[in-house]
Amino acid sequence: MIRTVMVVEDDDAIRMVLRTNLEDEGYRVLEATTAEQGLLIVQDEQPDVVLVDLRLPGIHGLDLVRSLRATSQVPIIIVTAQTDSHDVVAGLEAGADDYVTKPFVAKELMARIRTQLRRSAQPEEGGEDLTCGPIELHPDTAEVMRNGEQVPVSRIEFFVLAELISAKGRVLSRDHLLRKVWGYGNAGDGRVVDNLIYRLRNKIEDDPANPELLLTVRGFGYRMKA
Amino acid sequence: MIRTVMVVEDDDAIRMVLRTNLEDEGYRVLEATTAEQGLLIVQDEQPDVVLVDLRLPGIHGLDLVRSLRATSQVPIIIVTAQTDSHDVVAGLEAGADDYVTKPFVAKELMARIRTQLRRSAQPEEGGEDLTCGPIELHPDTAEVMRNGEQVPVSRIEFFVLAELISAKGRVLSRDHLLRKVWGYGNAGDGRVVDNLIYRLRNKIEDDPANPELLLTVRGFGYRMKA
DNA sequence: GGGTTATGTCGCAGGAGTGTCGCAGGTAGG
DNA sequence: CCTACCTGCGACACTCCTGCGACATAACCC
Repeated sequence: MIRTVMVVEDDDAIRMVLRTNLEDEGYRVLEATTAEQGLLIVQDEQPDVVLVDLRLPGIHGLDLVRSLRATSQVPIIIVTAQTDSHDVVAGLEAGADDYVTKPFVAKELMARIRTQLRRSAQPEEGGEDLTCGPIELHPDTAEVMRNGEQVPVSRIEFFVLAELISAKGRVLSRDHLLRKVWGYGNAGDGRVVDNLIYRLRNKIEDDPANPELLLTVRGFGYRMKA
Repeated sequence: MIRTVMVVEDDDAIRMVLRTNLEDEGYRVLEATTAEQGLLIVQDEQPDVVLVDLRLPGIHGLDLVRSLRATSQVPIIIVTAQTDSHDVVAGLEAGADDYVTKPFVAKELMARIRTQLRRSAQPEEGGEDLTCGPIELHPDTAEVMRNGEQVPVSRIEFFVLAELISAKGRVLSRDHLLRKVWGYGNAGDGRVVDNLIYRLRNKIEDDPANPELLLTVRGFGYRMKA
């Protein structure tokens, strides 16, 4: 499952570094340079984590943290200069979940993002029922069952299947799947999705040549049987 | 059940003594040398008790107590020098639950920790059953039994096994295990987990090359047989 | 029907993920 | 001081994944 990280940072250089690192880790990245813009995008896109620079032009990052926390449970990580360490406490009290100080070590920041994602991931997937006909997905064990028997699927296959099933029969475009599963970086690639669908069909369909579960919608993409 | 104690103390010698004593008592120990670090780790790891030295570099221990109390119900025990006894009052008013004065007697501190633990003993998982097939874990004695016979495992091996078994068959990523067992600092390390799993298998599996209890989930991590 | 585009099919090669094992520094205990 | 064990590390082997390209086939449009 592809996670989205929002970066609210006015310094172009730092934002660039962040984007590069995040994309390398497989995240989808959204950017904003002001608090107002950030707030809008967060409401729009509902990212999985928000990085906030405290020293922003106009509205201060602290206020952004408060505004975000007022309307959303999204994990917030503060990115700030070493100097204003007492702002950190204020930030955490305003509702932030973690912080890193500039200059930060990318690895550390990535680790913290993972932590926040893990924490917020728990309650979500708990109740979701990933079932479609004879196919059953178990997120806990990362296993796929077909008529009760386990079907070995790879990591990516599992995520694609999960994405399709949780779409409950709606069509998902190749582009959508690429972004959600592969991440932004791999856009523009050719027939990767088709290939993966082919392989998935061989694993979950009775007659892969005449699919009854994983259907093609010509010109649009793929969908699961309703 | 393994309990976790967080130690926020900048003096290396004292911290070492505390760690030794606590580990002898069977606790898992987390360490921090500054208030900031301590705050983060507490949020991350949700220990069962926090020991706080009042005299910390940078942010004062009192502020740490306040910050902790603002966001968590974790029992806090203040560790402080005899001299500044009036700080103790301030500490208790800030939300601490108990205190000991340096130089302290280890046995006394341990007793107080037990008291706090008993008090906060949630209806959580009182008598958690750490069993998986022929494997049986005894947290009290840190012993692992296999078909009734004792299997010698190291400290870390024991914790990994406990973590896996209490996950009840769910997949745990290498990252998760690194954080839960090795602690905060060791993120990003290489193949430590794989190695440990390999060693564990040699101890608990009939045929380590074809594991039936400690299973690999390629692309995700490891899990115990359900 | 013929041309065109979209999708299915399949083998291949590079690479990622994991198992295995020996080594060496560290640590605890005698 | 010595010994045994623990533990992180790196090297190598092996499996499986996965993106790619090439061709076949099916759907669509005129």
